[in-house]
Amino acid sequence: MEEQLDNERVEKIAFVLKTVAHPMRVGIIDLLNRNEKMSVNDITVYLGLEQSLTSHHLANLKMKGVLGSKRSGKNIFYFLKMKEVPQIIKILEDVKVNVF
Amino acid sequence: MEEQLDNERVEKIAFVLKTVAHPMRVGIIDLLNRNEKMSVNDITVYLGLEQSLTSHHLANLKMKGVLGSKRSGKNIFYFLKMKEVPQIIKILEDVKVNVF
DNA sequence: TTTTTACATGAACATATGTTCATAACTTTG
DNA sequence: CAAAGTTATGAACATATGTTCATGTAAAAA
Repeated sequence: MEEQLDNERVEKIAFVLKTVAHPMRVGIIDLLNRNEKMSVNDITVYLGLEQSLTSHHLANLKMKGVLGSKRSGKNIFYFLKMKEVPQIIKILEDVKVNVF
Repeated sequence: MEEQLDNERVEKIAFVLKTVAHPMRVGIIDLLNRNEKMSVNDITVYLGLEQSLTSHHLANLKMKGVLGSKRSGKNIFYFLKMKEVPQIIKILEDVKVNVF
């Protein structure tokens, strides 16, 4: 039998889930899971969003440790850093729910 | 190579993540993952919470399809319904993050 | 060195979420 | 049937979150 999760672990788990729990951010992570790295503009265009909004979400994901970024000329490329996150998405790929 | 997630899937994935993404709810799910079923009071005491607050979170998790419930005498027992959810928690068990 | 391209940032706002408190509903027991 | 035990519910409130808009900053190109 495994041990019960202590408070700190529960907090950390909830923290990561909260960071990812948004359609745009799930979409971004899915993209970066198939592409190694992408520029802000690539992501923006690919998901059909607004530049500023994309930046906000990317900054969020980076700040919380899910993504990393690296400048290359005019572009800034984002990439996955927290390897657990795409695994989570994978598990939920075929989940059956009734969204309201 | 796997296919890109369509909008509907992304929405559903985010929906489930959002439902779980709270320390109390992660704690509840962890409890129900080791106990099959528990009464509201058991959960309340075990996690050291308030009755009303526990009820609200349980109702939330049930409404979204993560938990189920069944009355037995004075008690109402809750149990896990969405099997993917504990798997997600398992993946994040040892995740390393700096919560702010 | 001005212009253009690419991205970041902050304020303002609307909406969603979490918690508390008071009370209601249901079940068993006396 | 009244009382006690168990859970649900709704209003009110505080806080967090997501989005837009305007503007700032950095690199490359003209």
